Amino acid sequence: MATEASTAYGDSLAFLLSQVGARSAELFAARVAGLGITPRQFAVLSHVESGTPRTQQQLADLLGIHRNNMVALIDEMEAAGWVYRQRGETDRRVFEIRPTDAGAVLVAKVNELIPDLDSSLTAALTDRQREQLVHALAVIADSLGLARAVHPHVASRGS
Amino acid sequence: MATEASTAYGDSLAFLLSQVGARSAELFAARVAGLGITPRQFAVLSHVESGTPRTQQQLADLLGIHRNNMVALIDEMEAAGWVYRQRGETDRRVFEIRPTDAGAVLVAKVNELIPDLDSSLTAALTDRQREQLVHALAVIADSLGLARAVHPHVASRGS
DNA sequence: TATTGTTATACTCTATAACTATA
DNA sequence: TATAGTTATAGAGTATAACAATA
Repeated sequence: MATEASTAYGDSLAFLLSQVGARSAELFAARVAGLGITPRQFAVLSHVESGTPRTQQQLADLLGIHRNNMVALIDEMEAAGWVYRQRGETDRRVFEIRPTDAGAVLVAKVNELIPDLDSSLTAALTDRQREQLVHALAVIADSLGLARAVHPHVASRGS
Repeated sequence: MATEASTAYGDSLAFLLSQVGARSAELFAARVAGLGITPRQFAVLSHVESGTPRTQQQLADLLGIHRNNMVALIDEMEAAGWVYRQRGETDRRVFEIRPTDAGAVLVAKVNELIPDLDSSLTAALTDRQREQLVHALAVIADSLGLARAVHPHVASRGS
């Protein structure tokens, strides 16, 4: 349980951020696991469900996942009945990934879970503290060049 | 580059936290990589250097790494000349892990790097915003039961 | 019998390269 | 020739089980 430790980095903002962030990701993964979906699958499904149709390559670029790894991802999600492949009409090389009704329902279910997770994370904060926290994080995310809805943990490295 | 996206979870605090946290961890890893050490190695070395001698099993418990995986970790660090094994005098089963002079110097070097990393993360914030951010994160870390200096990303799962 | 350190094996995840079909 | 999707292979990281030495 780490009764004490007296390490210097324990006071670091970078450490606090990555520590709380990692736990935050774990909690999210644990909650959506109950719905049978992984964070990475949800990231893909969420993009597919909201917006114009995306090809596998576009999804790969968008999420920072290599297109090679996108294949198995889409395979799983197609087998789960959340999406289906549809040949591009103008470019017959591509597959446009579209959500099924079940996929859209699942996205809605996950999105309903998120406010509750956010609340549990900030249960010990005042409303004002929470607002300031969100704002500060958004500012940092911008300054780091982090795109909205693109998560480094979901991504691999190659484009 | 994710020109847009319009996903619902992009507004989530949990998402922001894990996104910024993951990048934060990446930046830390990138900086210490210049000194030839990984975050996990640094976590071990930092504990070994500051405080009473630790056995491999104690370090494993402390950091949430399985003792099986601690063997290779200590091997690497011993080969790098940062620590050395010393048989326990009272309990001859254990190895007490002690820092070499080079190990202590390396910890100091890494610790010198951290304030600069923290500053770069909060460059877009006012001093007051930064203080409030650190405080809010510390409150959340406490409420989540996160021990100081024990990082979920460093840990495996088994004890 | 339990615990510490160790080793070996399997499994997961990802990185790299190569193949096909279309453009 | 270049691109989208696919497949195969290898490598890192980790989980599991079993072993020797010591308690």
